[in-house]
Amino acid sequence: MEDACTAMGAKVAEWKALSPDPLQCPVRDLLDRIGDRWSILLLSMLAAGPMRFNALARAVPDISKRMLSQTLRTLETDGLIDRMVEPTVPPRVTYSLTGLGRSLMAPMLALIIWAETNHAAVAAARRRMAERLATAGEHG
Amino acid sequence: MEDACTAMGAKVAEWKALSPDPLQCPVRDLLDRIGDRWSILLLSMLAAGPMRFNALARAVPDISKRMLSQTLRTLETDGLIDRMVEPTVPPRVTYSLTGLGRSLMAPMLALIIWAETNHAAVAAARRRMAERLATAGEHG
DNA sequence: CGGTATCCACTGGGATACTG
DNA sequence: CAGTATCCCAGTGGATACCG
Repeated sequence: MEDACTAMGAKVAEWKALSPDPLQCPVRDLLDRIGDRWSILLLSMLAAGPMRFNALARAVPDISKRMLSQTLRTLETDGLIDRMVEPTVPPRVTYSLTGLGRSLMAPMLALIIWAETNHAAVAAARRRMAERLATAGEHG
Repeated sequence: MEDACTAMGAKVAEWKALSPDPLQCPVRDLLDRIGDRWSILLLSMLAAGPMRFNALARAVPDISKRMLSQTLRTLETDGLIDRMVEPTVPPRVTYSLTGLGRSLMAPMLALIIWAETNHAAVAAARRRMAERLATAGEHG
């Protein structure tokens, strides 16, 4: 895992060498898109298979219809999900991952597994910091 | 790569089975932290090695001192970076990745490589969508 | 069912000025 | 150099009501 760190360092050096303007790198673009509150969650829900609008709403209970609709449209625009409409009454709209969207699952899963694995360590670090601040405050 | 998708589906199913409340899963917690505008960028800058405050500020020209300081403190609180102060005059403060922070580089690098690889495909999807909307508008 | 439209509150984050 | 304090604005996103 340590050499991923080295590789990352090399990547950053590469960016600096290549790009005169570090502001429009593809990574920032990606993060602006899927770094929001809902995108990753919705994509992961669709990993298991296609789902309809209200099924997604039920699976993610704290998303509003507004944000659900908006986030799905963004994901569709970016080519990560497909939106299939069956013009019945009532309408039936099904969302599913595209090939591009599926290809994102591998790196996303890596991140999720990291989060699950190191969740406790992060929580412990937060507790330590809280204690340190409390102690510093006592004799400050 | 397709089986990462299957694995993700399984993960989600696992969450649903385990957790009565999907709202406090570690993944959401992680995203709330590093899903912001600056965290991933700063972490990747530190991958190459320790850096001082103003060096980071120069490396990420569009971050304000306020956000730099604030983001660094959050990352420190979460145990992802170390903050070492040399009490000289003027002060010299050096930031570096912790072991936990370095362990995050692997999944982060995977995501960055995906972004670089599929950047063009996303841009193409956006263009297609823009065209579709324009065409629909013409005879709407 | 699958959305839009409108209104509004909260907060992320920039600008600026000041401090040790 | 390495921050903190204050102010303020723009955008994110929730609540609600309505529509095809």
